[in-house]
Amino acid sequence: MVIRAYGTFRLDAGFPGWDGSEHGARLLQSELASQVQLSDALRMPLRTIAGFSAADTDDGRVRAAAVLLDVQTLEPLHAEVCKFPAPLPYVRELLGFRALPAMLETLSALPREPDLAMVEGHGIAHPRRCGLATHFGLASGLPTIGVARGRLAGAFVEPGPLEGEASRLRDGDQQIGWAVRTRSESPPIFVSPGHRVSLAASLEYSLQMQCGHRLPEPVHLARRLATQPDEWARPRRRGMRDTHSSRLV
DNA sequence: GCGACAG
DNA sequence: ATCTTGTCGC
Repeated sequence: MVIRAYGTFRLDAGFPGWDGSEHGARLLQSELASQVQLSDALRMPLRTIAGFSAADTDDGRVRAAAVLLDVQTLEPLHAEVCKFPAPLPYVRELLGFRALPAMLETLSALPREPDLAMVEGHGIAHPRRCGLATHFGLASGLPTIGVARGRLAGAFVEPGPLEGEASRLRDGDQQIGWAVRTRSESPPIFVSPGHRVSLAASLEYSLQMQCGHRLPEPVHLARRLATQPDEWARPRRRGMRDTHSSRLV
């Protein structure tokens, strides 16, 4: 696959500049965070968006899923699932190192690059501003938004009770994302820029992709595919091309 | 006992 | 990530 940023990152070579240790991972995150772009680099009009999610497999690897959707209709156009060995056990704040390789495999397997990527996990709403979605954005070069179900960094006041209400997620005097009420009866989700997307746009696109679930539709579908690949195999949506990757599964 | 917990 | 009971609403 084409790696446009992240130095000379290659899947077969691992993370450049990482010695494999947890401490080294934290150092690299701080370095990567300085490369994040918080201005919008979206090609308008937006035609496609892809959701990405990762889960553990029973054999200790990581299973990632990607779902490509039409931005206008939110209909899924294509889906991919890949498995990849985990470079690290799960460590809080270091999820990017564990899940990124599998996720990049699903991206490279898509028939075309999406105009925007939405990753389940935090973007800059991370202690060192380098969550999974930021790793993904820097590695792929794609405009990327992070969407997470739980808070990792920052503080927020509870957003209003109605769908679409949001409040700032802030760390000290800096805003690092949003707490967003996507369903009136559910706790808020946490949205932040991954790379090449502004704070404002990250919120706007998350709300635009809402489809009745707590998570925006691209991430909702990717999560379902990553955590319950068997369920997905059963028919549920028309117009869906079943194109599971077999190369690495 | 209670809060916190990215995937 | 995953396991777990019961409940409510469409």
